[in-house]
Amino acid sequence: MQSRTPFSCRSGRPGRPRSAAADAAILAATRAALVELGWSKLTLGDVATRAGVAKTTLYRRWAGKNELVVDAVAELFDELELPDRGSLAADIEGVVLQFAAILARPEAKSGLMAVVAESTRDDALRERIRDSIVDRQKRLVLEGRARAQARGELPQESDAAETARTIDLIFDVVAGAVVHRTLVSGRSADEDWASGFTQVLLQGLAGAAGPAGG
Amino acid sequence: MQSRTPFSCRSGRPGRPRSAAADAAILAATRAALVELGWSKLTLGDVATRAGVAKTTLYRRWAGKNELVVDAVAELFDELELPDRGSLAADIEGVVLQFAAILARPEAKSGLMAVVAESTRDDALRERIRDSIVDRQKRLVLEGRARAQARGELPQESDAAETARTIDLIFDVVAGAVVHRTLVSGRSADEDWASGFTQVLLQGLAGAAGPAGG
DNA sequence: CGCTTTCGCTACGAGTCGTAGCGTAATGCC
DNA sequence: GGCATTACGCTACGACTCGTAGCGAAAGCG
Repeated sequence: MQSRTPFSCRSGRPGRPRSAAADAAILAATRAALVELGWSKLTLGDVATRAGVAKTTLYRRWAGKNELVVDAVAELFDELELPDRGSLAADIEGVVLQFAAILARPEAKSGLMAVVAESTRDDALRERIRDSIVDRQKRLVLEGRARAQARGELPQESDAAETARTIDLIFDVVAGAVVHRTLVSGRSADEDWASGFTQVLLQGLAGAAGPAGG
Repeated sequence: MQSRTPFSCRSGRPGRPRSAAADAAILAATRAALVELGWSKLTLGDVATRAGVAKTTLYRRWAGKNELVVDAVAELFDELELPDRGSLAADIEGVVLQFAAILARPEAKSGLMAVVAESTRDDALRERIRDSIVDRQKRLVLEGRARAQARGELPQESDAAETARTIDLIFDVVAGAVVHRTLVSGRSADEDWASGFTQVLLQGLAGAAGPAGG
């Protein structure tokens, strides 16, 4: 896990150090501005005012709006944890509900999709999103899978490449379905929905473990 | 199916009619600008110049950037068709590949997610997206389902509410997975991926048709 | 104490926004 | 054909945001 400070900031450097409090205030102000204004009407000048710092300070730490919002939204995913619920089905539901809880927040809704849209034209931004958000989600899927294998609910696979492909598929299905349900269909991914989804996914995984060639 | 002209435009109205050619030129210019500049750097002035119309003309027809891009992207989905491939599995793969083909275009990538992000704070915009894009995708899912029932691959369900829930779930899973694969994971949803996904989904549907209470 | 870096502040040119005003072009109705 | 009505191209405008530069002061470290 890497520290998410904007630019690398070695401790042994001379001079006045950057204020960590300013970092926190700026990111909190960014989230507040996302809630009130949304992505398109969010301006860096406004964020600076809310955070009580000068606009120039903001530009010294972040390259632009995209990077700032990625970091601000990424902090929401720090709370992602996967309690062991005892069975694969319960763990999948847990992952889905965790995703849904974060995506229910307005600052996540408007911020996350906007930076993803921007990342289609900016490889560095996509990598930043992957490191600070996507991989953190994916970790839950990997953890749930490891537990299920330990319980004997899933077979220990030997083919590493095939395993990676399956993990990627599952992750895209889980995260994609929750995002689509929440943002596009505009309905909450509540417990009922998570239950139905888990049923389908679990049944799907049970059969598709072995042969893959068409 | 509704006509997608910006504002309602009755034929029996006096005065000079709006140029349909201008509409087409503006939407094409919008897509071209999306490809070259992306969402955030796209300006209405630039679009007007590309289309060969005055900026004021553009503002007379669309309320803003959001609405314009929705219409421009929606035209990409006009080509959505679902050829009967003879089996449910093949039809699902067909839907997935159709979605993937459209999302592979840069104008769809950057434009679609951006307006979805904006729609989280604008109910009218969400409705516009639903009418001109989402429902058009959903139609394919409904069509595939109807065919499968005609073939006897899926049971004829009687509970309308339960059926609607299932349809919604399937749609969120299919569309969400393709979108997430393409935009977030950043990999193409090619035939191999579609094959694996179809296998999982089909297996999942086979079991989850009956009981849903948990 | 000196060196270094950050910080707050002000100011700036450049660019975009969305609108208003005007004269002209294109249609329907009489 | 003449008239009313609407769309169009063009120009100009104030307001706003952008990202940067320059300055003096503050806060660390040796």
